[in-house]
Amino acid sequence: MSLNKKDLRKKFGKNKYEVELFREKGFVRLRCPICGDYYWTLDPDSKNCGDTLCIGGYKFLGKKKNGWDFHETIKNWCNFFEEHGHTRIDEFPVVARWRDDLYYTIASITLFQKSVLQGAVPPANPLIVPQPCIRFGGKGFNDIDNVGKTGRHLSSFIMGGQHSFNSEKLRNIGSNGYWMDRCIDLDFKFITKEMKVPENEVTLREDIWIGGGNFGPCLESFSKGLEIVNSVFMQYEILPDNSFKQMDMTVVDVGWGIERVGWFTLGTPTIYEATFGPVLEKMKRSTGISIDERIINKYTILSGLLNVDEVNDVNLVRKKIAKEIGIDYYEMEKLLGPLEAHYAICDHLRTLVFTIADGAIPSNVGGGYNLRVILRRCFSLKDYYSLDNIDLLEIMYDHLKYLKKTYKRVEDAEEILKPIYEIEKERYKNTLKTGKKFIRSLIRKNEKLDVDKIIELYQSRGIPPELIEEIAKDENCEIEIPGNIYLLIDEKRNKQQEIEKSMGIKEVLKEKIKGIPDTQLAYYDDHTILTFQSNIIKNIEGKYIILDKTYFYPTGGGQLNDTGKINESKVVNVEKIGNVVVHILKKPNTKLVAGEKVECKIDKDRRFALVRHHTATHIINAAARKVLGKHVWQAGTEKTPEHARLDITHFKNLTMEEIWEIEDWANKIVMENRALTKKVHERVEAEKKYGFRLYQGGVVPGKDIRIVSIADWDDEACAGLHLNYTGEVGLIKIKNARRIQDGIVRLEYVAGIPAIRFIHKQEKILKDTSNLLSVREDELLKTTKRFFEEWKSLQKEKRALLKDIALKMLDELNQNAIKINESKFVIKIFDNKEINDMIVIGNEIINFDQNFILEFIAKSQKLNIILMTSKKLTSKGFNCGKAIRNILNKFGGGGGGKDNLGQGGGINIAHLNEIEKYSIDYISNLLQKI
RNA sequence: GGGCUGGUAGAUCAGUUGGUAGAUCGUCAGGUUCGCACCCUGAAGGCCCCGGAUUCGAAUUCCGGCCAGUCCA
Repeated sequence: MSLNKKDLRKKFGKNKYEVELFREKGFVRLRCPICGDYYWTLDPDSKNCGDTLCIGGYKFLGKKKNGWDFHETIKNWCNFFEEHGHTRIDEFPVVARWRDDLYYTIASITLFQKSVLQGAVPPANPLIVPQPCIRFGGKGFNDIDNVGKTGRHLSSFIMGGQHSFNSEKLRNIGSNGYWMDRCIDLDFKFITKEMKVPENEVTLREDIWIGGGNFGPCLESFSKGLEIVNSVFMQYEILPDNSFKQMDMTVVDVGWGIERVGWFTLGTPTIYEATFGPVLEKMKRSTGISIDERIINKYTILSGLLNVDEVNDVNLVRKKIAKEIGIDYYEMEKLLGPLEAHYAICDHLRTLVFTIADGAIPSNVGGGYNLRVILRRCFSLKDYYSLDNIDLLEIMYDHLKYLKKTYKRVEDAEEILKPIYEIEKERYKNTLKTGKKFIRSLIRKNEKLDVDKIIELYQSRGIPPELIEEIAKDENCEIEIPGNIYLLIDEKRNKQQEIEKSMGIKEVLKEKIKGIPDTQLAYYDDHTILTFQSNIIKNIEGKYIILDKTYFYPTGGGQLNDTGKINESKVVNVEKIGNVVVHILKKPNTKLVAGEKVECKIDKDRRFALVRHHTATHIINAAARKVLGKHVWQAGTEKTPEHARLDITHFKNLTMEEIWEIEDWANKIVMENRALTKKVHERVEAEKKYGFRLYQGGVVPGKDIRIVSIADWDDEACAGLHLNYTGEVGLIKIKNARRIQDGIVRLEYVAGIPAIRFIHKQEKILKDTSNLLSVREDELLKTTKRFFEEWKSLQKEKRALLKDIALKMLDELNQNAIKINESKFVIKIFDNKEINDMIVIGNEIINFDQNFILEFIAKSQKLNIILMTSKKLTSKGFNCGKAIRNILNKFGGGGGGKDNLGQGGGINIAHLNEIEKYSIDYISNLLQKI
């Protein structure tokens, strides 16, 4: 993109930033001699912009005031803005289910990008939200490895979102926001009046914020080397040709780093003490860690210089810091390492509490993988620094207890933390154990452990290069691991594949229906009406029919469309574009013309099968949550007339008992014939009443949402059609539950008639099987078991018998043998014998008399032949495998084997006599040569 | 969502170019011992995950599925 900050900065002059407050108070605009940016200050003697790098570290540390802890900070911040005309809204979950491009909520604006910024009415205006956010890295974000090291980076944090939306449309409905003047005035007031920072110690630096195709000016407020807040004013939209235009809606997007605010008021060595409060304190007490105060104080002041955007240089900067403090770098690392481990572990575990509470689960795919990585990092840090006196699980519960004062939602993690923790710990231990063993065996086998192999081991088994090095040392084996091994691994990564989105039918239709008035969506009024009259508004190309009013349900809301007829024309698909419903005909029919009154008929069986499965899905979802726990969220669904499936978040495969329990609950709800209500609620009010559980299928846009409730059981935002009473669902039968990926279990089930059909099918299998075995069904298992056992013991008996047969055969073989030197060659023909059986017989005979060379021929549709002899002959160079190959090749067959046993076949039965003759010639010839 | 690795005796794993399924530990029996441990001898214990294809012949090759592990977006 050619639009960059540098160019834009030239366009954005002083007047773009000069707000009322600056004029009023007499701010001066200076240029920072270090970074070169312009900034505003009340102190004309100011030396620089106040950025950490420019000022040379954190200057607020150690000056402990009567500061605010985590909760007080949120409270004070919220109170201030509420007193100044903002409405506080409920936080969203940290798992961004309403976004397909994000796993986690990464900023407060994430809540509004897909709705308000696209034109939906905001829940309030202006508003604030103390939104927990999760960041695991990625472009421009902090790398997980730096958490704990920099003193200020967190994998989860509270972004105090202060938002105000301005547009013509909003003003027309009386929703009025504010812009730069008021915003900076408020933000400055909060810093100076609430945080009590002297006015001349605040600097506001000019910058430009670009992201998501938009940009605008922003002012960053600094004090004593800490950026307290970035006030962003989204104003322009970037056009495809890199020019830009004013947005229809401008947005005040201020993200307060709540933890930073608290940290600033407390002046603790790092943000972690201020944020984790008692949890971190307890950790430190448990381990009894003690750090040289003078070193830590000097270090933390300078730690602000660690610029995480240049990850590779972190160690370099730390070397510089060590020099400045005046201690040896390695000494410093040794001192700081354990402390940083405390910080990182504390941070990571808090993030796990936040995310797990909102239904995320550590796994090997998606956002769950980030969780596994940080949890494993905790395990390994604990091991590495021998922090034996801390209990990770306990720390998570400590976090939970601490957090719930403000974030009640984390209580949802209560029951599930322990099982998840234990399962993950077990997996981690196992991976390490098997990994170690695997490397050991490789080393002992003298396998080459080159770079490629090391990369392969990491990518396929998760064995870190450090572990390989460690074990190699243990085994006294020199292995060279390049210092840039992780870079090499990066390079090997698969290039992401571009997914080409084909233009869907919706895009095609979008163009065609321009200017057509909204259809009356009658299906919501009464879903039982299946025949109706309506008027044609338009017929496009004979194929796409638009009615003034329709009961046909279009694809959407997680439900497939209806099919049916308009007059005599078959309707095969129904789509809703905007508020226009388009009925798509199987064959074009130009006789259906605009203005005509038509008879419509919806396919009843399909409609009701779909609706049944849809209602069943809501019932099952709640049942799964009841049986398995609050961590269960819907992760995807599919409903067809024939069957339905529901993917839920859960950390292990279900047992049969769990499946049955879910099934029991579901059918109980059906039998109780509970009423379903479908009502449109105002969003804000609905969220207050039901919470975010509403959005099982993702957050729905709009000011109003339709809620489908099953009395005392389930409430979901849903646009689909549902029955009036649960009893209409009929039987619900879960067919199967399997883990489709780590952390996600797929339930497959059927409701109504398909459920009966499924049971019939199962019944048939049982009946057929019991008929076959002539036993009662309830004895099938016992009998099958017996059969299997008997089969096994008969196999063994057969083997023993074959050996007996072999000995009984000796006389006959001796008589028929052709004697050459000491050896005895004999051919014996069996009817319908298996090769393996002939081998058993042959083995027995050879063991008895080492002079034999046996050629056994099994005669069935084809000929199968083995040739065996003893070591006595093979040691002289006789090779059965080669011999049999040569013989059989002559007759168009194939064969081979080892020196003492050859086998082959593929010969037409007609060649039997020739084979015998040729074998005798061939083997005699061979034997004479020995 | 994509890639990679693995599935063989109760456990941990070998298994060569396709050609008679093995080791170690554990179990059981016998020997040794006053007895136990150790040791010695022997035995039991396998739908080689499932299905299909190739082949005279597949634990082994190929395809599909199931289960597990792991790395990345």
